[in-house]
Amino acid sequence: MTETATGVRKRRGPRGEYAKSSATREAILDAALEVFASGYNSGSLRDIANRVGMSEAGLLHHFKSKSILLQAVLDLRDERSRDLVDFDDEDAVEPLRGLVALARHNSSVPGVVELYCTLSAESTAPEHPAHAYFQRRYVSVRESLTGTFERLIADGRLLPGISPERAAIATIALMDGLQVQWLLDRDVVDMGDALKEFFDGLIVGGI
Amino acid sequence: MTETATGVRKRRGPRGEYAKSSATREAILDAALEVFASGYNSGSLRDIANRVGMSEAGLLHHFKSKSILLQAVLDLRDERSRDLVDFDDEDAVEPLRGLVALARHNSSVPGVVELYCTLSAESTAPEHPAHAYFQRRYVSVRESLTGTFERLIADGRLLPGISPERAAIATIALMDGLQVQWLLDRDVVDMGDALKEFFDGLIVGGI
DNA sequence: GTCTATATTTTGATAGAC
DNA sequence: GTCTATCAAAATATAGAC
Repeated sequence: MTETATGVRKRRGPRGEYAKSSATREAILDAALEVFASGYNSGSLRDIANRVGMSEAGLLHHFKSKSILLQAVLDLRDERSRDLVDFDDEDAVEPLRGLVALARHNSSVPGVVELYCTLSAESTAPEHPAHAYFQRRYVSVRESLTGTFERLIADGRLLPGISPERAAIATIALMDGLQVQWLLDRDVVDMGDALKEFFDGLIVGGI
Repeated sequence: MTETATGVRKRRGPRGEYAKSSATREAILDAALEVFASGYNSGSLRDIANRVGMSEAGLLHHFKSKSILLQAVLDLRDERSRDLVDFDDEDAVEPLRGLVALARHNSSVPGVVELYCTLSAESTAPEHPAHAYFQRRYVSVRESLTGTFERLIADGRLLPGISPERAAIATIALMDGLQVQWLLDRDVVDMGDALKEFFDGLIVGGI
């Protein structure tokens, strides 16, 4: 069996035996992203199935339940966005530039921003199907970013008196909060500019 | 008729003719706050009615629909939290201290934090019943806070090169984002400390 | 003001034919 | 792999008795 934890059957190749199934799964995942962007609870399988042009039963053949589908959407996003920011670059300022680039990139994919914004808030409820996912995710990002700020201290680039972990927490908080305001009114804030200004106030000589 | 826009009948007095009705309404609003804290869409009138100990029909006698009940919850929270921060104090640093105090106070009422966190994210969707409410709210808070930073500039207290509106946007974003991380793991961050550290890096001599 | 009863929709999920 | 048919549960809301 070639099944992952969330039931994702691996594609055999461009003309492999699972090719059609794989294409359908991708279409479902794309539609699910759009629908779940308004929230997991308010989005329905019917809506997703309609967008793909198939029945609910057909959809459930690929993803056995609604919550499994959500997991798959999040896993796919992780896969696609990994390595957009390189926390291991020799220049410790580079990850910060990467985050600014990520913020700018996000401005071109409002659906993805809405998905993470809505789900991260929704999932603060312990019974939410993405609760554990977001807990893990925040721990992981916080660790990586804390490491970056530790190296910046070693390089004498971080303003004195700032704890690396608190800088990481504040950076993540700023990015998250900017998304809410941006989604409510996209003209009010440029997420990339705002984040860069924050870093420039934190790093000796700016980023 | 003494009805407000959201159908809130005003109490006539401690022994007024609407006394019982008013007490029931408050009980409903308290329960609704708890239930809507997990999201408007995922919360049900049945759940709220059960917590109050009455039927759904009885509940709907006081609030004609689910969305009207949500509006009433938000209106009540506004009423109770107004004047916690005085943006008109003669000392322009005082509002910032007020926001730190607010952040510390919020740590004692996780339900309220969860309500705003979840609903503000959910309501970025244009069809959400609280969409207009949160758009207005963010515009209003941003304006007040921008004014505070303008006065801090006039007083020579804001670090040079920082735009008042951007400082306001970043402050609000930071507060919102801290809430998400705090709700996911309350041990990871002290919202008051984090906000104060941010202000100390922004204001000459600290707050 | 509160209840029971009910209408109406919508939902996630299953069974089984093709 | 996809469909039709169907189920069972849950939701919001209304009507009308008390």
